[in-house]
Amino acid sequence: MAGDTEKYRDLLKKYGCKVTKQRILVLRTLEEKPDSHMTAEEIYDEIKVDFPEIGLATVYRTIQLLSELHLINRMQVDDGYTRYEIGHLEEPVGKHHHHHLVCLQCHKIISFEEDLLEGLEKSIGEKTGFVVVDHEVTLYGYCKECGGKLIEKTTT
Amino acid sequence: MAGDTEKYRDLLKKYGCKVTKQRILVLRTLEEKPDSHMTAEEIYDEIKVDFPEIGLATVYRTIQLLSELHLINRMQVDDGYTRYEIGHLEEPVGKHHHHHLVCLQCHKIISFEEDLLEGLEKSIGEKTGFVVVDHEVTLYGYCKECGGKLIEKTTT
DNA sequence: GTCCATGCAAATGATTTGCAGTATC
DNA sequence: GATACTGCAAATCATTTGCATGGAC
Repeated sequence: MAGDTEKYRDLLKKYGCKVTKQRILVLRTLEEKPDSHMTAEEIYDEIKVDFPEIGLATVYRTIQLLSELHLINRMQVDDGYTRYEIGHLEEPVGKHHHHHLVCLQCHKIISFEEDLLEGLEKSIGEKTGFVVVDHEVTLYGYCKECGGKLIEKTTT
Repeated sequence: MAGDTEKYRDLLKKYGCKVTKQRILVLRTLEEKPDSHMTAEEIYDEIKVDFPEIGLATVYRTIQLLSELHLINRMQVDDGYTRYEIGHLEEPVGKHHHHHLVCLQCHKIISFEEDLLEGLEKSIGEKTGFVVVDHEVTLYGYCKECGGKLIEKTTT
């Protein structure tokens, strides 16, 4: 974990940003739960446990900065919140092929990796003149738990 | 166009909703520009031209209702607004396979249809126990116009 | 020591809600 | 004619911003 701090320190420096405890903490919080897809407020609450002086505005400002640097990814699942996950720092921007399963019942988000659209990107590009640099696939459905509990709804 | 009004009238009745001028107008506005991906306020402004008495709150309420009925689709492109498009009313819920190209430069959204993930849905389901009922693919890149104008950025 | 980042509190802006009047069925 | 829908204005709530203080380099 301390090694990761080092990694983030270097990345922030590389982009000409000051290295602050708050920035490291946001990155570490998201890294420790790579599949948690936290909201700004959740990140704030999590950090406050060990570092109560942090302000919510700082979390928002940090999140915005880190998104612009592509160190974290922004995502929306239509529940009114913007959520964040740690980026894939090793790979170049737009090449992470990281996708999501969203449970329509409990809003759980599961990530998965899969290189499924390489071919499609090319053919779309040829048809439309669009240069595709990234893609995101979201699958909607019901997770194992909710699928079991699912009560059948009869439309009125 | 009048024929479409008929269609919407029937759909609303089928779901047990009252048929009002406002609801028909929202549906018609979105149908007339199927690729416009309008915000609530844009829909409001458009309708106001011919029907100035409409209220913005009604547009929001109508949009919410129509989304729940899957007559329109909600989407977010990370520009701070929630946008809407007319649904594919002929097909059952979750089977429309309707995807988007988003231009990273001008934020233009282009829709396209393609049945690309049928196989994936099954294999994901088997691996994770997730029952997939729908999917959405978003491709990010640069449209023909912006791609041309694109100034090359050298990464520091 | 300088300048950027932080924390707090106040501001913003999209969306929601309460309520009295109006239209649909 | 009853009930659901509308319009308006006020309320809400996530996110942003101004400003004085504190910390990074």
